[in-house]
Amino acid sequence: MKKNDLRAERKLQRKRENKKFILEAAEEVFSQKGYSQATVDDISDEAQFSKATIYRYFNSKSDLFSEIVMDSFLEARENLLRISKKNQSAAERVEEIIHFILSYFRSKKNIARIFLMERSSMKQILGMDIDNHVMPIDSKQHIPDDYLKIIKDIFEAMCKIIQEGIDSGEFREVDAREACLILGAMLRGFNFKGPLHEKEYSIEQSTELVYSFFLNGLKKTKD
Amino acid sequence: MKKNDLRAERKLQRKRENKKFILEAAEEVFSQKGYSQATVDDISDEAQFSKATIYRYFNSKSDLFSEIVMDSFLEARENLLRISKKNQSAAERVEEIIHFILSYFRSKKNIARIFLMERSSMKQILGMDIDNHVMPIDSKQHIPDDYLKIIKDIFEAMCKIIQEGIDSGEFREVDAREACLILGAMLRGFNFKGPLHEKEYSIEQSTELVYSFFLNGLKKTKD
Amino acid sequence: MKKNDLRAERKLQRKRENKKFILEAAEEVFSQKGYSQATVDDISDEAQFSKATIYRYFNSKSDLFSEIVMDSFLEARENLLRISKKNQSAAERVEEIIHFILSYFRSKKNIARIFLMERSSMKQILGMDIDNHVMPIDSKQHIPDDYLKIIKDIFEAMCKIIQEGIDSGEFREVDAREACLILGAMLRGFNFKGPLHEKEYSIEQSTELVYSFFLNGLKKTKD
Amino acid sequence: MKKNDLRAERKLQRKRENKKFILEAAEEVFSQKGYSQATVDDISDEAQFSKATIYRYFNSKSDLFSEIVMDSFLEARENLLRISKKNQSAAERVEEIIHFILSYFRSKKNIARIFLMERSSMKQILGMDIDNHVMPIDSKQHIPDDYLKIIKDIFEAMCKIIQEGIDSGEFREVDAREACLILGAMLRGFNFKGPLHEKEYSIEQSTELVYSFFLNGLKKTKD
DNA sequence: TATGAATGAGCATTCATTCAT
DNA sequence: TATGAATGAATGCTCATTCAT
Repeated sequence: MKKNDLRAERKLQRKRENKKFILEAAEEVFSQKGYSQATVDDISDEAQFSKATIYRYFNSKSDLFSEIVMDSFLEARENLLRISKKNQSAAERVEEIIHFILSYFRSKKNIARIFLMERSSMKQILGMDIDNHVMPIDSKQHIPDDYLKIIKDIFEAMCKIIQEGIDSGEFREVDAREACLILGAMLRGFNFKGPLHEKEYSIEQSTELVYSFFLNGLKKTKD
Repeated sequence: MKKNDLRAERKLQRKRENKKFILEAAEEVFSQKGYSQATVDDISDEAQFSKATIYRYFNSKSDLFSEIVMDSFLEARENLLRISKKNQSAAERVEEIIHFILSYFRSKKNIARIFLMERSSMKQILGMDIDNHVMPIDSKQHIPDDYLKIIKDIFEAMCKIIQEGIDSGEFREVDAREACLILGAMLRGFNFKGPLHEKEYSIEQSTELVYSFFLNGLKKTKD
Repeated sequence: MKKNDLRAERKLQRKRENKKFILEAAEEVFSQKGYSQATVDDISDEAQFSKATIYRYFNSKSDLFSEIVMDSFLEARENLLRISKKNQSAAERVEEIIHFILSYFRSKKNIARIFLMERSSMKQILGMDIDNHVMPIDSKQHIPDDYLKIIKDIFEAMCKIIQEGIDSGEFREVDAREACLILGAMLRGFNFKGPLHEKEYSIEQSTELVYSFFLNGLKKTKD
Repeated sequence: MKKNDLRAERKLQRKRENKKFILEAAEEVFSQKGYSQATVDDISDEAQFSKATIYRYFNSKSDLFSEIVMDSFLEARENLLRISKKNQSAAERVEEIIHFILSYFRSKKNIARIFLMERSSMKQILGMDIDNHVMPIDSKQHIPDDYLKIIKDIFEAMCKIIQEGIDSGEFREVDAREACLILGAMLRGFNFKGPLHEKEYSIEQSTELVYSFFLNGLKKTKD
């Protein structure tokens, strides 16, 4: 019956909304407290749902976090792929990528940090050993492959741009993967800056700064 | 009496050794599990001392971690200041710094990572708000100032080298602090590399890579 | 809806019952072991609830104890005030008060004893320094004032009766407060009787005994 | 050999002194913190002896406390017996006893309170169940009999005085044991006065107060 | 003998997760 | 479906007591 269809549809819609709401609340909490320190109570407070309800939508705290990270990664990949396909010079696209990643990091606040840093939790959560390339011990989770795929996609997209820049003569002849590694490092590191920053940089200033150094380096060039 | 002196000396020596042993065990555990996930039981297992004994040497889990971090920072500062005073070209010293930091990060494994990343725990532990430049609320701890001092010292030492390079014409005219920020970011980011690294780089290769990009940048220079 | 109201009501009722049940279990345990020696595990065993559940109902062991004491005090005050307002001779009311307090002490077993005696624990728990009239150091707790208020109320009510007895010529002209102090002492002391009592007195016998001595004293009066 | 005798004597003397010193320190600590809350560390700090040394002189924390209590009791008995044998009127001796006990309680501060009040600890310590006349479960300790003997001696001495007073016509014809019970209660209770005491009484004032009420009672006597 | 060091057993409290309605 | 209630398994920390010198 149509009626039932509609009702079901509405229900599903509602469900999706609730889930999204919980995810956002959780993201906020994880951002502020980190994975270990965040409690499901915190999240249920923030989401204004009971703890039991949280567990109706997600199997576990780690699943919840996992999904947040996965969403972030997916969104990041989408954007990065879009940028990489733009009809612009390699340098322009690199600049845009820097801008995107910096603003993305900033909006996702600590999620990326948590993902990259709370290694031991991540190992448990994702069943992956980030450091040691070790695959999951208990096979319940097939997640890590998904993650790795996304990360690889992102990495490849960036490599491709740089390679194109090299091919077109914009960039000097370097190993594209290494350049990409360096750019990734700069961005990660720039985002996770330590406790010392007298001056706060806007996204634009940060982009300019990273871009400038990544392209030109520090050394004086004879001209 | 000589005899007593010797005995006392031996005892003191033993104490120092035990403390160091515990610190090393704790460093290992924290490295593997992060601060929050590491339990004092883990540490006591690793150190082969009872939990109560751990508490004879350290007042709390956070004190223990705090001391590890502080030791690391002190050691790092010492080395960095030594390097910065060497009678070499700025570029050479930059290279040496890169080499030192990369190998230091590697040896200290995740400690630096934990310090930089488990923000919320660190806030509690050190009484400092890393993100917001906020000074400690309760003055019981005078630690954060010590930490900031060390970090500042390190930063200044690196700035000075770069400024000298600029003054001597080795480097192009950039804001030394910004360059330093970028170098710091590269190193941090390079160390905290994500889950994707087909190729493992040796310290030497890593140094070469970071050094090369930091000095030369990516862009092709006309000549 | 009626249905929901009923359900909510039942839930609330249940909650109250559970809380009361825990309080009773705790009272039993504290009575037997004293505050320091009683563990939350003991209480949870006695109450047949898990320890975590105990903590759902009470924030801490000290809160739990605190509530027991407060309840006792409130109940005592209520009864004493009621008695003091009765339309009877002062002597009759004194007798009734003695009876009430003795039976109350007996029913509350050691709670009063614990409150009066485990000073150092009480100081921490209630934030009050019983011995030195010192008010709480950290203002988080406003409890002690409540306690003192109740104790004062009780004391005043007793004083009033005695004063009335003096005014009416029933009692000899003494300082009412001092008489009250003595009566309080007798009751406390009689309850906290030492390890020597060949003969166990019933409440009625005890009342008679205390009453008789408090009113008549030991000395032979010439007649 | 004489020389050895002297040395041994000196040693013994020293031992006695140390023991006494520890006992005093412990008394101080127990007085301030109660039995449960006092730690052996506290005592060793106060006594300026290492914890291990404390354990050379006493088998356990409870032994230590036990000995303090026993000493107090012995001293009390000695004094009370002495007073009871004095060649004075019963009333005079009662007054002296009141004075002695009040000042004794005050000097022993909380020890008596602890003994009387931290029942559960006492049960464990002395192997006696004060409330229920139950004899020790584990027979390791034969202490309770000693205690009971002393308490009984004290009680009997007091009874005897009162009986003498009755026989001589000083006191009215009451059950001497009951009168003694009441006096004991007044003294205990007066010492363990609650948190309400606007006015602090000197030993002399207290004695006068207790004496007056114990002998005369509250009721107006016709004359 | 005196003591610094070591520890097993415990304790209050927390939290992810499950259950019953 | 949504949730308040319940809990087992930790976890950081303490302390009476023992050990080794």
